[in-house]
Amino acid sequence: MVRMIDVANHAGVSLKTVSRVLNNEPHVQEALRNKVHESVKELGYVPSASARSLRSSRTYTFHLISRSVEGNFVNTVQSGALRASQKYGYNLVVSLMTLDTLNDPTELKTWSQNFLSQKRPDGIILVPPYSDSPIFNDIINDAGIPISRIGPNEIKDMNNVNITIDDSVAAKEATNHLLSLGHRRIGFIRGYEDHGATHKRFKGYSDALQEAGIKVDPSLVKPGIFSFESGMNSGLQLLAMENRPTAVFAANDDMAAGVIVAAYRNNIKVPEEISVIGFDDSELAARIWPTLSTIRQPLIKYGEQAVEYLVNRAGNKSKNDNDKPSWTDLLDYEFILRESTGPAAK
Amino acid sequence: MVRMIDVANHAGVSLKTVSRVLNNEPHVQEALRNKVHESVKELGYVPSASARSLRSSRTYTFHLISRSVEGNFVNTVQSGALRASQKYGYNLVVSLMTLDTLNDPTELKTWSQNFLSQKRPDGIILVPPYSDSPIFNDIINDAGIPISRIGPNEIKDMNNVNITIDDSVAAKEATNHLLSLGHRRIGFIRGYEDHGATHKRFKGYSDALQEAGIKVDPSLVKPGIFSFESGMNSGLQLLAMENRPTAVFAANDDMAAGVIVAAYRNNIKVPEEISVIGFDDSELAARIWPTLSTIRQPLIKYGEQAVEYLVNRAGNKSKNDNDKPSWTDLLDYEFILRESTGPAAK
DNA sequence: ATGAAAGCGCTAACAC
DNA sequence: GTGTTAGCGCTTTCAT
Repeated sequence: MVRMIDVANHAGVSLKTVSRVLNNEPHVQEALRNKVHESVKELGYVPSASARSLRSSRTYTFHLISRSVEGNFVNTVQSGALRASQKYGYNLVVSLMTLDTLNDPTELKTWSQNFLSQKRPDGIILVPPYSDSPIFNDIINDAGIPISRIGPNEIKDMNNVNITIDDSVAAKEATNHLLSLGHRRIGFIRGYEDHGATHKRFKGYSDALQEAGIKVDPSLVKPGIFSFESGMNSGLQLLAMENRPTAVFAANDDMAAGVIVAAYRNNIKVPEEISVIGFDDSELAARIWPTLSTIRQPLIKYGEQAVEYLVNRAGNKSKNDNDKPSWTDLLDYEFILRESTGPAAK
Repeated sequence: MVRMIDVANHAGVSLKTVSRVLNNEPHVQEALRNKVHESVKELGYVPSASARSLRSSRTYTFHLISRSVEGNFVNTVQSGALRASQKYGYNLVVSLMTLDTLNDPTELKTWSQNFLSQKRPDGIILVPPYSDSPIFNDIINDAGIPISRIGPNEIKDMNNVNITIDDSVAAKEATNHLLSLGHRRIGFIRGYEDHGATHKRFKGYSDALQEAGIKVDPSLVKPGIFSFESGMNSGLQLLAMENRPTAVFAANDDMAAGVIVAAYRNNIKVPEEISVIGFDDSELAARIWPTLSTIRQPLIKYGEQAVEYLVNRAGNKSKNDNDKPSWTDLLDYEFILRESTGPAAK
């Protein structure tokens, strides 16, 4: 095990000089800098993460908090965050929290305090619905730990970013696409009610219909929980209606895939007899038949931006930053036209 | 910040007694034990991970090394590993390594040494093709770090587990299923050539055919890289053949989904005109139409078992363990019959 | 069965 | 611009 002091001796300088060089601090002569770098290479020195952490109380670790790591959304966000973290020399740890914990303020507080004081993350990334909870955000904020929140809900009066696309505008564009194909009876399948995205996407759907002079028909709006099964169930209900819709907009791709399977099971052709559109552009979207028209969220970029922000904040740990208000980092979505949408049946 | 010494003072015992209690060491009276636990709770004490690490040179962190975190296989394994790690109080970090690094021995050595001395993981989880590299395994082994290898290739003369199903037997069962439906011309789509799984699955396919008295027809065996696109391409080739197969066995589900889309694009009905079977039982399998017959690998369990092994090894860090040979932890697979396979067309 | 003292490898604070 | 000193919070070693 090569220690920093070994490098110092080898290079003929003091411990502190080595430390300065390795942490890119100013006030070191170029000549010494080079000498230190050479010694580091020659001895194969690698700094000890734990010693550095103990002393500087920085862990070089970001935590992404989520209910699970499965599913396209978290998976892809994690992928982006991981690459970015690695690039800046940080670890990324996923920490699982149950929804029960999130929804019970007392338990949430206990959990958070244990979590924060044990792990001491240099930053936290929150995905829905964790990013939607003001209480949870408050707790982390009070501990002075920077947060990147991913999802459409801005939480004001706090010092953190909010990384998202404009879900309403995107959902409106998707609905307008169906309207332009002549659809008038358009079903909608909602997601989790505690996800801000559900409400924003529904708003986009409603707005588009209203602007087209169409009243939102509540019987065409079905519940869902962003899962394939929930989409299939609501799809089966919509397809069984006397006067069934000619198009369905599901609040995410998994549910849209469920609607397509529901159509197959009823021998209803997609898109000839019913158009289906999703949201996310998940892996699934291009792998099913017919391939799914959808809205692409830049999930990888969500993860990357989240990390970039935390790296910047972790760099200058000045408490004064807390005066800054929160702001939204609004990214571009993309409408993806594939083969699941077509002209309305006569 | 509550320190261990604060707990000691509050409980009226020495620092070391608190340490003993918290680490479940013997030789402490029951009365003192309780007193310490009370003080811990009362003060809300949480041990500092970095201080503990620095002194004990254990990081309470496992690293899963992979090319990416996207894709059903790693994602699901990670999910199992994550839950298990959290249960035992360990962090799970995913560390990305490029395939170029894996395949260049010099670079691999440098990367590994930096990685190992900086992160000092308490254990490492390897997925294919990293688990298939004897060189890489050697390097980690020399550093005295326990490894859980996931995948079908046993690497002998080393002290580590090899967690897998019997890919050959499973692939044979899948092929026998097609044979029992009357199929005689059965296509096969391979995966990455540096994954042991590709060869084992092909072996199962060959064995089944041979036992049924059918010669393996090389023109029915196509390459693939486990991706949807590669499956679709090879599927298109198989379907365009003069005397096309009546069934296709793809070495994983993503490629099988590609074959199904290839069939749709050629107006060939699945399973009426061609049967398709996959491998993995990935998320996709039950979400496409027709739903995919496949072999289920217990991916969650792979992750859990990998962690269990590491936790046990990390517990008793006796170097003498290195005498133990490696062994295989053979888990059960499951044949999943769905709707993509049917009787051979006449 | 319990405690006192040493020190893991590094960075912060302060001298020079 | 460079070096010296102290000490982060814990576990290990050794004494009792």
